[in-house]
Amino acid sequence: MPKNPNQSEQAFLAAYKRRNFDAPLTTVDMAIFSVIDGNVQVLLIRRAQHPAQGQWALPGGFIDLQQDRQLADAARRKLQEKTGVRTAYLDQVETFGSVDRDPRGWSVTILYYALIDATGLELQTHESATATRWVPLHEAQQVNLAFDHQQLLAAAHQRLKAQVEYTALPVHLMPEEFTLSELQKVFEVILEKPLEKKSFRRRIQDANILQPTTNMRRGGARPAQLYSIKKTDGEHYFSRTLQGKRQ
Amino acid sequence: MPKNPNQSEQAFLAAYKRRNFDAPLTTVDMAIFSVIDGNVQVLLIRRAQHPAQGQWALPGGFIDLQQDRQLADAARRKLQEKTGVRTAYLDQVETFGSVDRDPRGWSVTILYYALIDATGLELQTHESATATRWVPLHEAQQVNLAFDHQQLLAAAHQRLKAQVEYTALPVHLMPEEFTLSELQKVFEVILEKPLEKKSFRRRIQDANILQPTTNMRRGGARPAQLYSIKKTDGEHYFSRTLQGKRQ
DNA sequence: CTTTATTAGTGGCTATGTGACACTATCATA
DNA sequence: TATGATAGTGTCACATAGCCACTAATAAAG
Repeated sequence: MPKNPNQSEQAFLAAYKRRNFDAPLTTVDMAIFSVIDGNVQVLLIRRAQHPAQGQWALPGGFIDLQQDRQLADAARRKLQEKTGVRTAYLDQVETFGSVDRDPRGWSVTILYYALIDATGLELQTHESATATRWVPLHEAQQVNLAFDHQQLLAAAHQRLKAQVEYTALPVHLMPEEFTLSELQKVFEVILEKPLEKKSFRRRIQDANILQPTTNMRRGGARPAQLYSIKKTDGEHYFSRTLQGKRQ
Repeated sequence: MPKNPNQSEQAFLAAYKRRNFDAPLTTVDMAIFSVIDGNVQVLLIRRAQHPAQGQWALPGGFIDLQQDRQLADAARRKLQEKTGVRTAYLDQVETFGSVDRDPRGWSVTILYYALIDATGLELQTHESATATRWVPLHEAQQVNLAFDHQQLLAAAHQRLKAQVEYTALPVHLMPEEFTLSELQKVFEVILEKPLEKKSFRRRIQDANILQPTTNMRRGGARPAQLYSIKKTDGEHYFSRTLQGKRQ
């Protein structure tokens, strides 16, 4: 790296050639979660191209240096290509990078996770995949995923569980209107433990993040109050975690 | 699955030329924290080279594709170049990437933070910096740092505070042996609020992460029991956060 | 029309752990 | 020996989660 100490910044930038330097491959991968039929499900794609052609993987790909203005744009673009969903809860999980995680050489991937309501959603199969489908999380954990995606999936799941312990995050997995019992079931599925009804309801009521709608869920036994998310979407943090029912 | 997946993948990889694709610049930046003289301090360097020559910045730089086998190696290397410290608590904070955070073009930086005990530490000034020094966090937040480093520093500080709410992380800022009162002061400095003595001591005792040494801290009033970190360094998570003293 | 099963939602007690604060313990120093 | 300072503890008040029985509202069965 020849350096001229008296060079101006402008001159330096004019002479700077990005391709003179070897940079790691940089991608963005997504763990897109949903709760369908009472199970946490994750969106997997079947890779159309090398490397790892034909293997199941988390959706992802290169940053588009022209189109994407920032990292989250790339993540949202991937999400939209697969699901058509434009608004969703999106959070960065962790960045993985090593010399051997991709056969093409040193690579870095920034892992995001998204929570979406998948009711009535039609999956799109983009050019980079020969198939796109929801896979129950426990099944996905058995699959031989491409690259280190099994490790990425584990990290995303762990982050999801940890956040659900002390936030009301799962509201983002719910449809427009939902009952407290439905919400509780989603919490329980993610946390993999039963919650005490009264404790759960107290916690959600106190968080003050939901507002009752004028509608009721009918069809079962007693009708249930329907709620929607308040627009003042200040993510709520609880100062205590729920222990869950004692056995 | 294709008929000869290995063969065709081999051919694909043989023909793959990394430099045919434009990739973002990828760097690793460090927020290295320490508590000195009762203040949280962060290590800043003065940039020797363009861009942002002469400006203060967080230490960091490119991944060395030959030397570093994974991301954390790059972070540890930066830490060691500046401080000589090889072992420290190291955690990934967040990854920032955008088209305009670096004048050289689309760039991504993976931000780590480190907690070290700086007592008796001699800072090293590496070639990439004309100066290296500890700056109290509140002063550093006033400085016009290079690139988006002010934003990175804020993210690292926020993460530090959040983690200290529900873990015993600050033990990594302590020297080999320390008293509970000393530890409490460090917690209070990071959390920017006073803690109740009994609650704090109960919490630390219950966490069972410290062991008393055979030594006492003498010199002041009543001698204080010295503790060291237990080797079974299972990071401890508290199920409740401390509210701090009521006013 | 009444009874039963089922799910929604609440009242109120118990258990647990934090906040408060006074109290004791052990040192240096005057 | 008294005093001030910091280390460390005993214990009660208080907040909140867990527990569990109770009421409420509906559909389906008899």
